[in-house]
Amino acid sequence: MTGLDPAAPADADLVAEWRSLLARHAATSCALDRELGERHHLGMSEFEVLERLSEAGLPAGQGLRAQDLALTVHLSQSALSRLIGRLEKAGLVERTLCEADRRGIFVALTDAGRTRYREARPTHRDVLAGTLGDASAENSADPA
Amino acid sequence: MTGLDPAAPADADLVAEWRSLLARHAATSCALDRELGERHHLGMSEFEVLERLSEAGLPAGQGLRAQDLALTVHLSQSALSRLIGRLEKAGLVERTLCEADRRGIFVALTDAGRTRYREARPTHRDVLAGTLGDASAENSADPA
DNA sequence: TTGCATTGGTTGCACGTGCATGTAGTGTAC
DNA sequence: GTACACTACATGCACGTGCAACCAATGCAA
Repeated sequence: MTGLDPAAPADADLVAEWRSLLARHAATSCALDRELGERHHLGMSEFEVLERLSEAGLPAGQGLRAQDLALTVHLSQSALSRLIGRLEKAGLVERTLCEADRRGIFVALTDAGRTRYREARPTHRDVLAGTLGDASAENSADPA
Repeated sequence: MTGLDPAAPADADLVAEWRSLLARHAATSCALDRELGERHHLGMSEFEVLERLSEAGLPAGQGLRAQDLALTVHLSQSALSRLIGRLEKAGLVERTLCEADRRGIFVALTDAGRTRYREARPTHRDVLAGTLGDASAENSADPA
């Protein structure tokens, strides 16, 4: 099965890689959602946004453009808009107008948001270590 | 930042790996859903189920237990039940009673299902080659 | 100025998903 | 036989998502 059809082996490799990626993604994102949700009332994407905002390291009051967030978090702009809405309602971020271009908005962490992120971060790292690091990611945390 | 805290570097590696996985998953699954949807009226998970059924290589009329399908496709049991319902309504699979254990069901490909899978398979492989193979997966197919 | 294309963000809607629950069938103990 | 725990699948419901449509602001051209 290795020399007859030049396309078949490459396909098999690709499919195997894709399935492995699917399995690791499913196990990790599921575990992440569960742990972050139970312990910190955060979804996976919520945490990801808080992390980006925290990494930006902007002084309190300053924020990131929603557009810039959408580039790093893999969400549609509508989903991001609603996600920011949720975080804002929870008091974790603030929307502020962008003076330079009044179409845009800045999204900034509040103190509560910074605190929540600091609390949730160890959980996030633990789950990653448990599912990506170990080989136990096979069937440990499927949605089923 | 490399010798002071023994946990920090490992964390950074894990996070980097996780973000890479997220990016590749988002790009590939999004492209897959779009291409399979446009060209073959199939979702990613639908195709995955058809593929598992096809790989089982059972004689026409025989099928897989829904439970066995749930193990390989990363879906909850309820999601799988509805997915099978959709495929059945589309005439691509058939539900048949399991005589031995009448709680269970067999899911079997119909001829139409086999045909649809054969048609969709090259598209699936092309997308995989285009997003997993190339380094162009960075920003080519985000939902945004 | 007016007009038009483009960009940034929000909202109506349909859809797929997971959780909890319901229903039918199985196996075991009494 | 009856009762009870358990399994396999289906369904009600709430929620997050993407798409398309929308509105406001900007930039450019005539």
